[in-house]
Amino acid sequence: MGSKAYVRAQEVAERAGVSRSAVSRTFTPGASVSAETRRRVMEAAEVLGYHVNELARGLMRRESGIVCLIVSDVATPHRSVLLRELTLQLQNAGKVAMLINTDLTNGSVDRALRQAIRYRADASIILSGLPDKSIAQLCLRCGQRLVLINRDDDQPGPLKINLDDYEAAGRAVTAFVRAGCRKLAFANSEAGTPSLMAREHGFVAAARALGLDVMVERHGWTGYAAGQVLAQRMLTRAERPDAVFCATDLLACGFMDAARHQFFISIPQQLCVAGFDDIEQASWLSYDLTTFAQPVKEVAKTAVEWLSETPTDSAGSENLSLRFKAELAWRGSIRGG
Amino acid sequence: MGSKAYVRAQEVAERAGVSRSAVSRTFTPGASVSAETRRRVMEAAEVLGYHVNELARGLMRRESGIVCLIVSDVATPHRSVLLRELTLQLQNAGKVAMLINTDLTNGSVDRALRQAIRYRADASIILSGLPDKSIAQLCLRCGQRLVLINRDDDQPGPLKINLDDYEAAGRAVTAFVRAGCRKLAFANSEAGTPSLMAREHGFVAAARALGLDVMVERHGWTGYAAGQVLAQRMLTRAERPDAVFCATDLLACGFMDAARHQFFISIPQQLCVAGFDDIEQASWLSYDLTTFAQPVKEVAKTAVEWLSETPTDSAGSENLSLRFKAELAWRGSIRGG
DNA sequence: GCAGCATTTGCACGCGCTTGCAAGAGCGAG
DNA sequence: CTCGCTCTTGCAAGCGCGTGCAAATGCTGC
Repeated sequence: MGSKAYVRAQEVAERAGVSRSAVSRTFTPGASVSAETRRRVMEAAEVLGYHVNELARGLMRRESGIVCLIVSDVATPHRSVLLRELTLQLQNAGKVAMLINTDLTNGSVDRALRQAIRYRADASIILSGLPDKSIAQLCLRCGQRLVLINRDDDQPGPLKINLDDYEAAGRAVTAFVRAGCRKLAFANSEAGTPSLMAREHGFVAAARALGLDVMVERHGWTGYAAGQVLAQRMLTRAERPDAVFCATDLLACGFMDAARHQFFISIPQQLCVAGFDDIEQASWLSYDLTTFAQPVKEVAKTAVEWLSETPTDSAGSENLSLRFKAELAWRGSIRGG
Repeated sequence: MGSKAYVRAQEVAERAGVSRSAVSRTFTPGASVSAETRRRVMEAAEVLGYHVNELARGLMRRESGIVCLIVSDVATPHRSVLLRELTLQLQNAGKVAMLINTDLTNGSVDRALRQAIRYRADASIILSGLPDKSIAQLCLRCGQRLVLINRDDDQPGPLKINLDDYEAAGRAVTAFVRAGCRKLAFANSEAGTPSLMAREHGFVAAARALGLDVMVERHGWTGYAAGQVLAQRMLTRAERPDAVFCATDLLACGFMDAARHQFFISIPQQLCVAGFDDIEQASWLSYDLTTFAQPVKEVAKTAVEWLSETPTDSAGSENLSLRFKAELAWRGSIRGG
């Protein structure tokens, strides 16, 4: 029970009968070590249970291998899937994910970024909220890469990855109209994030282009409960909609459940529904929801690949903005197909 | 755009006209600094955008502030909730979460723990899988605290937090019998983790005690799809069950959907269902599932508090095992209430 | 004014590692 | 045998910070 704490490279070196540099080089890919030395070092390291101290290594290399994931509610279906893909991709790229939870209070994202700076993270990926310009600039100045996912913003420096929310919403209109719907509605939350608003605007614009009016209602956050409330509001109106596009699958689930169990409306016969995100529940038999699938894997892959590139230093002036296409997952909540 | 990278304590010291130690002490809680010095340091730090380098600090203090969360599938409802609570609690405790994804391959957890060692994490919390004894011992010897959640194991050293799965399953039997059910069934996955098996055994034992037999079926992983398959298997039998306890809410959702939409069985009139975990979907109108709620918040709180205690060094010999009670969330999937 | 004390400050060393540099080792060609 | 070359190796100088120790400072009581 030798409570010797962590074993250092020095000790490995002594046991292997080499210098400490040799040990260091053995664990540095691409360094110059003879096969024999490497073998002896590895053996000693194995016996002693040596593990490189990444804290010290990061100090010298000025590269910690840490990437911060800044996200508000991890327990949301779509967000947790994105989180999973990101951590997997990061691990494949030899990075390690540091998870920072933000709430909706002001400065929450800023605090997260300060944390990223303190731990000398190589990069930060922001999934929720927007950082203050000044703190974002500070990160960039320190050589940190920044990725904003689904947060439309125009400051240069960070990589911005977005969806064609606006255009996708237009496709929803087309699908509804083809199903014979005329009284369109859009159910949104009050969160007012760029993606949510783009979906709303795209939907309304596409409907207008066909001469159709849209009943728009906003309430609460983008969750199941808000969907129920929205259903109660919209389905008690005199002019009841025959198609509703929910800004989010979670909203759609709440909406559908309220429509069915409280208003005894059958879907899709009396009401067509579509959502956004293609969360797992959308494919469950109870919902069988037509929705737009975010290309989560590609988004994660793109983000990680970009920040794994050697920091060319050429960053800063370019305005990197990517836009992905949301694929329509056609299911039974819209008539005909 | 002075691309000066990160600003060091030295620079803050010069600007504030004090020594570097003064800067260091200003950012060390409980250190001896005069109010005036602190003020000048803080001001200079603010202007220059100074942030303590936690890598270097961790090197000296032999305490990185990092806690590793080792988990297999983050995108699962119950796991993502636990993850959220843990990260929140960790942040409140001034720690930071490092997220490591494991797959189901062998040695996956071991690799994660090696990563934890390399980053000199203060502790690791394991939510999925079990580490090899030797590597776990290595962690402990290095002064790392270990927490195992819902992974019954008997090696001393780690804190083990479990649920009264066995006993809870007994309560499910009681509930079913009270509802007039006689033909009980248990739907399980093939994963065979301790918690899942405890639920199965507890259910079977409690039923036997009442002279009732249980139809047990296992299939796939603990997901929605497996629940559907299990329903197809169990509901096509000659002797159809009138009550089924699913080892997991996800299984229950799949089971219920298959029962309703493929077999046109009405719940709870013809079939009573109960689940485990109390995921968000269990409370959705389409399911309204009676289930057992894991005290996630308390579990997270307990875990974080324990590992925040000063490492008394007395750890090691004690066998710390905690068992929490799963609260029955009564809903409409069982008759009467 | 000075001893006695508590508080604050600076110096210098070390945490565990990487890496440039120069010396050493091996070796084929002349 | 020696020169010149390549491949390894060890040395030592840091990376940015915390902290023990001793010197300096401020203050009280006589």
